[in-house]
Amino acid sequence: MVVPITKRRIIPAKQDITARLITAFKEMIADGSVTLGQRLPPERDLAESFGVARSSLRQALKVLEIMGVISQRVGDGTYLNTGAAAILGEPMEFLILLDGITFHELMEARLIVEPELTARAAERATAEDISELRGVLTAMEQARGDHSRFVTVDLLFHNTIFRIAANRVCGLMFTVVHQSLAKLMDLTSQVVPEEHTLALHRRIFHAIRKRDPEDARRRMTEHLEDARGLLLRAAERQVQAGLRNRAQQSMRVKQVVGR
Amino acid sequence: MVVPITKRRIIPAKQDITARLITAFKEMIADGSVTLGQRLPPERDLAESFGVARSSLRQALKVLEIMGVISQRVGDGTYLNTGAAAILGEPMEFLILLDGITFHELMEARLIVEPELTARAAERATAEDISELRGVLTAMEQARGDHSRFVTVDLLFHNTIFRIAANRVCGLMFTVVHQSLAKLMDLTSQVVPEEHTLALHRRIFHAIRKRDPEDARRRMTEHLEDARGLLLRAAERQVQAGLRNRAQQSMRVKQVVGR
DNA sequence: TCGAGAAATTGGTACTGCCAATAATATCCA
DNA sequence: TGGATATTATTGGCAGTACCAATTTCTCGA
Repeated sequence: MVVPITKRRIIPAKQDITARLITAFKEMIADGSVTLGQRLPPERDLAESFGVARSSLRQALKVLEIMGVISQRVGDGTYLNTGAAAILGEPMEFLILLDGITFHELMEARLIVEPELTARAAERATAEDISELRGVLTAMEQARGDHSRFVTVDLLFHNTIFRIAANRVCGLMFTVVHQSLAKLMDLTSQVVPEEHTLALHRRIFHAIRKRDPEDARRRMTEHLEDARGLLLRAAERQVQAGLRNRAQQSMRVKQVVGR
Repeated sequence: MVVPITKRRIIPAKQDITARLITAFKEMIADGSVTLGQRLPPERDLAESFGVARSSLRQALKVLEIMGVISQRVGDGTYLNTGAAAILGEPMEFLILLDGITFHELMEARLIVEPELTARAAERATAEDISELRGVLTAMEQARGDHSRFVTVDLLFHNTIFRIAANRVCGLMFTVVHQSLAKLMDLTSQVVPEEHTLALHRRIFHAIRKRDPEDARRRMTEHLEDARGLLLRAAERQVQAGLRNRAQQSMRVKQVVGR
């Protein structure tokens, strides 16, 4: 289960060595030299096979690790990650910081995309999809009272719809948006009206079950606009209460409400 | 124009030093210690102020550079980038490679989001927006014959609509999708029916000018479905002709048509 | 056969030295 | 004096070494 150490030529270019190494890795992934979940050769061997110093190779590997492409564990080795969902997370955080993207814009992005995706889910849902979604809904009902779990299953509900909609690009992107929202404001600490949220989710589910795209779109819009209001009020409460918290926290909340 | 070198404490945590340094950078950006376009202190000074070795600091800086957050120039210094549009580019490439995302999915993502964004643009367009968009359309007319320029202005048209739609999250994401498509297949080498493309763009423009969201949505859908067909046929031709090219190229094309 | 300890493996960090590109400064010449 | 040129300082790029710590693998004894 080890990649054979073949002599590789790093792309001759006018970029710095890190960028060239990353390009080389992309080609290794592209041509199947490494497959998902596979363990890569140790750093020392890789460095030798690429003909660069270990310190240089480490820079490239570190970039890939922070981006979420690989995982490194001391004493064990380097692995090519399977679930690539987290890859956009770190860059997205910088985007939010640098461009000053606000809660409003993230939420509006959801309102633009998720209703359309929900409509497609209603068009494409198979019987298995429906029952899976029903299962998530049931799990959500059982999670009542367990706050953190309720929020988790809530997210799962949306992600399941994304999967049913069968467009991984949009699905991935809005997983990132959800993560960004979660980081912007600590959702798990919020009080959610569980019965109310459940009712809205049930309506979405029924629309998908009826294979009614237009109703599904409308119901998701309804749900998101409701959620936007809830979160906004929660954020304002957080500002009131959060003045005692550390600077970073209050900064974040200010950014949430700002604009 | 230099950041004062103040002693900074990197977050004490159980992460490796690179991740902690990156977190520290995020906080510097968040609290305004560094502003866009600003030059950071030299690596040697930064390393000292963070209390880490220069090699460790370099790893963190290199991550930020590859992600597009900063730019480094030998003999000059390190600068915090302004336009953050390129930040998602590199991670997206890995996502495409690792998840095996295809041309079809990218194009479908455009069909999901862009019509909705175009409708919003039609709702929100100011008089200045309209005249700007008219300018882009004129530029596209003048670019007839100049292939590479025509494609560039074409992209600008779509990006202008995104800007008018006033949702940077969606705008950024679909700039990334466009870039990914461009990387997946070399668009500039394709033959586009310029008059045909122009006609479709004019219809979109007129819908926006009339402030007619529904028509704008329909026209953009029409344009994208048309473009999908064109690109698909072009990709097939590329497969025919590209067998003589280098392995990577043909691999990419196979991936384009694959699925 | 199994468990404990030793050894090897592997990533994590620091430090040093030198190179090359660039910018800033000084110098020289017209 | 002014502009071109040479010099110097600054700064990032790369390599190499040494050592540490976590983990796995091997070995040997009960």
